[in-house]
Amino acid sequence: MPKYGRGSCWWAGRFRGGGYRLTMPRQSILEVLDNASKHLSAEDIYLAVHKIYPNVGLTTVYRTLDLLVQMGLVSKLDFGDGRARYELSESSKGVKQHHHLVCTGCNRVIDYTDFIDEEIKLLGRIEKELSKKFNFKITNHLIRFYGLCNECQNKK
Amino acid sequence: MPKYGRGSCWWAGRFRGGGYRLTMPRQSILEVLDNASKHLSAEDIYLAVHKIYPNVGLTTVYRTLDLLVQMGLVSKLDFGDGRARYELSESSKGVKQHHHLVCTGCNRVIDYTDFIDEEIKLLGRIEKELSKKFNFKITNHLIRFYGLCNECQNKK
DNA sequence: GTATAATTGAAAATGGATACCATTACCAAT
DNA sequence: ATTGGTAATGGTATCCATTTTCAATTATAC
Repeated sequence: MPKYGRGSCWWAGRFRGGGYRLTMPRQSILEVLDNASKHLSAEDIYLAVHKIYPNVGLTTVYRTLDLLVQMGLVSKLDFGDGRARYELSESSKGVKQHHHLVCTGCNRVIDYTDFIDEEIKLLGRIEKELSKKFNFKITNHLIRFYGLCNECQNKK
Repeated sequence: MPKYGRGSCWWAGRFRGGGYRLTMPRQSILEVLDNASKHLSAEDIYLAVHKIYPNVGLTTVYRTLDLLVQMGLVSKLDFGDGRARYELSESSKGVKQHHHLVCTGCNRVIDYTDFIDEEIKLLGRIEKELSKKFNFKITNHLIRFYGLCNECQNKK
């Protein structure tokens, strides 16, 4: 009997195809991410997984997240508060892309999807030109706004 | 005789006006930033300052940088390699804005000014709308591209 | 000068992330 | 089924940029 059961989830194929094993820790980390409504830190994920599978270690969470990022299934986000956050990448979920609005007061993050099409269009155009000019193979871009949220404007 | 000489630099007024003292450590940190041709880490700055004023501590460098960022004289940049970089903010230098192209292979950063006007225009428009929609007081934005530089594409 | 508050710096603490390494799970070929 | 090789795991120790602490020093107002 295999110790690690195999779910039949949409990501299973990505693992097989990449030559990676879909183990229980990986499976459960993906499930946590799939059910998350917000961006989770590595520790958030560790705690959530740990509740169900207490023998999954923090190291494995970090390693798995790195792997998932490398596979393109997960996006690693750094909002500048000293700990990275992770979310299923949009292409994975088949969801409309979004960008972020970050409150520098309380670190709250708001996802927005407005103007995304315009943003993507401009970015795509710039990307093409910059690639040529600097001989850079661009893989990723970032648009983000920083400021104070409703609550933090009225504090102090 | 004051131990800390006072330069008559453009930033002196900003200090006085803000109720801050313009001390020698602060003065020298600003000079290092002013002469820098690239983004410097806190340690870079510490070493540069330390060469001239060996009794300036790393703690003070960090504290001063925080202050300068808060005053708007300096921009803090996080390229994801685990240490922050600092540069005089464009408005301080009266220079054309630029954005960054970051190599995920070697962490090299290329500044580009192409398309900046278009970027700024779009960002300004979006900014206005998002401010209204989320009641967010936006203070800052970020556009950045990640990828592999010329050298890193050919490695491996 | 003196008082007062700001500023400093050395050392210690913090905390997210990583390296190390012995152990375990998986898979393919016998 | 057994085996041998490789991938994956998890606990601990460690790294390292950044903060905190706190006593000593310095700048400014009086």
